[in-house]
Amino acid sequence: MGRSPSSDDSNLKKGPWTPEEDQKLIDYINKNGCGSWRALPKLAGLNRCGKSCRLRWTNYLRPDIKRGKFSEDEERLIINLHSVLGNKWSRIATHLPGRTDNEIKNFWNTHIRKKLLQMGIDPTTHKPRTDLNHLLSLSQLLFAPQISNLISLNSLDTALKLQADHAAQLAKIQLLLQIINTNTLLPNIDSTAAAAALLRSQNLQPFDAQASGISNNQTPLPPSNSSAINENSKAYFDMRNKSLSGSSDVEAGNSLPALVSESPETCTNDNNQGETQANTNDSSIFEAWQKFMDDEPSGTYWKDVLDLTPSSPSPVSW
DNA sequence: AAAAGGGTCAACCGCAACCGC
DNA sequence: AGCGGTTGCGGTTGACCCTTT
Repeated sequence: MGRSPSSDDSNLKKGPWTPEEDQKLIDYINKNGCGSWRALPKLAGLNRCGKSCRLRWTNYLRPDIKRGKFSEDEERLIINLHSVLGNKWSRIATHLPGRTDNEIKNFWNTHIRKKLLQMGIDPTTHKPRTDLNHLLSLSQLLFAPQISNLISLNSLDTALKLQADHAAQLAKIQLLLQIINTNTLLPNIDSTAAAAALLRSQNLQPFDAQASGISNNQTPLPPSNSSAINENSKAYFDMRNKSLSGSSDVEAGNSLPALVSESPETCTNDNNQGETQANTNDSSIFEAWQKFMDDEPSGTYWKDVLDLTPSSPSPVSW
């Protein structure tokens, strides 16, 4: 393995580049091209290692570099590409002319990552978060109606209360789905079918399901209404939707993964077979849930949900 | 006004892939 | 095939700047 060129010479300058150094590098490359980065510093009269020169040129001095804020389109594209490629910054950068891998990496770590976390989406997997902190924040939402009831005695705006109720409902569903998806408590449950049954029982709109992280469809649905979670998730799906329809330069075969992966039962090669299996699993799902709820001392909410018997399941599509 | 804390981003480091001998 | 040199990549660091207290 070749030794690092910068590690063997302590006399070489490190740290921020001065305008004079920049000018020397630009002048040299304009005259002679890049050539060998190892030889370049000496030839250009720079007391830097070749690696440092290459980095300075590719990330900062190159004439075709686009500087300034990332546009919304670029942001959408980065999120989409990241969901397909992961932390392959250089590969992502090839889809954004004028942007460097370093710039995209920084933008991801400082902006997008945080944004996704706030939306309740894991920036690594692009799926709803399952970490403890997030579940704790969901649990806070669960109590939103009770809190708003207390405040409503002091004339809380009705719209705010509705929003709190709605947020709590979404939190419940997301929590349920996360429990199912972690496959620790109920390993045999088909999450997609369970979600469908839950939707039926709650008379939820399709987007409400998506805001909660329920999806068995590659293409997100159009957004609908309000509440903090709803708006955030809506923005995320909207972003990915736009990018899906607008970006054709992602290599074939790299279709975007579903936010919540399909359960093994529904991921068969034969689509019909998968669908049938999901339907026939409906009753066993409810049996399992019923048992789960029976074990829960005060799970009245979940009981309410599940007591709506699945005797005549209507097809749910979203 | 000053200190503390947090955010941003250029630059560095170490590793791995690539290439030529 | 094996070795050494070079380049590219991704993670991390630290200086600088802005905001908050």
